[in-house]
Amino acid sequence: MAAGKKKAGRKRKGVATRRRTTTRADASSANDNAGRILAAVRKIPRGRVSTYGDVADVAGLPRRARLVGTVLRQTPGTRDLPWFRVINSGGRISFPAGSDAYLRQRRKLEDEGVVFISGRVDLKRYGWPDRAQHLDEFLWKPR
DNA sequence: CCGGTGACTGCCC
DNA sequence: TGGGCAGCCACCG
Repeated sequence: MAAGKKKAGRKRKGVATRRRTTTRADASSANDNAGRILAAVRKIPRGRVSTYGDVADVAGLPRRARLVGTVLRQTPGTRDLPWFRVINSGGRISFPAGSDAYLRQRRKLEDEGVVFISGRVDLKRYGWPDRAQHLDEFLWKPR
């Protein structure tokens, strides 16, 4: 979500992406981002799911979906953290289908009542924040 | 300092 | 509906 820039016309890419010249993002800001992300994940209601991109948005870090995955991967204290409610924008679990991690996450979601159809969750129904609500606001308020 | 790697995404074909 | 690819950016060796 939080759509990316429009990539006007495919361009070649120089493999190695620009690397930060200014060493930044020292440990402190990194921890801050991680904290924001974990706080966002904790907000996802039981029985609902959110995408990496949406979690990033809620955390105030638009377009940092990959960072969300990185943080969750490095976060040990999985206890008390509904990490399993985070799935990808395609409504699918981001672990290899059939892997232990995949099954573990899927089982936890199904225990909360989340339904999988053809390996995917209907984000219109289980996604959080609720998109339909945003659409309503958009249709009612603007102008 | 550099290149490779993702629990990612949106766009194109 | 599905695969490929370009952006993206923090982390790792």
